[in-house]
Amino acid sequence: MTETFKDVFKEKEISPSYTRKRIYEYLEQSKNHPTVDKIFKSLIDELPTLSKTTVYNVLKLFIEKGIVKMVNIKSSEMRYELNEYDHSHFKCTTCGTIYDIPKIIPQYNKDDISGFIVNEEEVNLMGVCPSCQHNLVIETKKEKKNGRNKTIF
Amino acid sequence: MTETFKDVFKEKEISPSYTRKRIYEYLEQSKNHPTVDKIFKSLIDELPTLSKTTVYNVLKLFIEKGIVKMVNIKSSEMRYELNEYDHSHFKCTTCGTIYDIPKIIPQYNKDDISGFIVNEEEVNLMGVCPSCQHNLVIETKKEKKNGRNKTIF
DNA sequence: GTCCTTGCAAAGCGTTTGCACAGAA
DNA sequence: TTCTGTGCAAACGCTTTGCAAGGAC
Repeated sequence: MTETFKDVFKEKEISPSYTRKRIYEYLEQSKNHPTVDKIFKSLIDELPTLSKTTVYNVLKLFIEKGIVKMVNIKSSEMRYELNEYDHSHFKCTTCGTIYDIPKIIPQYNKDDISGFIVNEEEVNLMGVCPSCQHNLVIETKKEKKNGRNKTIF
Repeated sequence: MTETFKDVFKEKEISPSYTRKRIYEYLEQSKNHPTVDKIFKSLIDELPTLSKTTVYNVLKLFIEKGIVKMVNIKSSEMRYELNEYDHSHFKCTTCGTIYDIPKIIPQYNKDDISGFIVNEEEVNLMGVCPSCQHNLVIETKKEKKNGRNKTIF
């Protein structure tokens, strides 16, 4: 379960360069579906010569080897996560954060898509996360105090 | 049910320019979730002065008025569709075509996402469409004929 | 030596912005 | 006249490509 990067890299035949190790470990700790830019900015202090090209190269390799997955929910920029366990996603439409939630298995009538071969199923929920609800309540209170009036939704 | 663009535009207070009419009608006929480029290329013969900016402008207006929705399944480019009836999507990973399929309503335990407000649910299926399965079979037959051997998947 | 990893610089591509012209009201 | 729709040109942001330098083996 708690595999180190060494085990994973060995199993997938990825030569363990320091840059690859750090990008892998960053994905492992920060469970926030980072963008390339986020990964780059988070590691540039530690790896001063790092370039975005390298981040792209390493992620591409990880995806080919099956240890990383792209995440793309209603957005133009790609996000990345370790391909560890199956789960679904909740995207907060206020702050843009993507949360992992327990896997939702869609139920549907096979006859509706007869002739189609299904290899992958994806369920995404969109809405407002607890943190943003909290901020909205504070905003609303402020506005009431200022004489305005506004419901949360 | 079969509303004309006139009814829709009147209801949504969209002034019915010819360009808007044609973009709306294109979305209405071609149920293929077109990209901006697809729309542009499809209408440029008929509207020789059309620009992509205008396509973007019109789609942005339609989205604000709620008559068009963006579709974005595992891709960097946006696709568009009329916001007519609720449905789910199947994306063919071979040819990239997105098919409308009957709405799949995800079933999940509310306790799993307690504290989160869900405003939208999305189910996407990915796989191989009938047309691409057909082509793969033909390809495989050709390859067998040529002495090679390759399974479909 | 060869192979692989890295990274600069440039290009590519979809999208947005600034602005100006023309036609409608 | 003012407002609105359109569209050129440029900018922008994310991603990919070409290629070369440096290090590993």
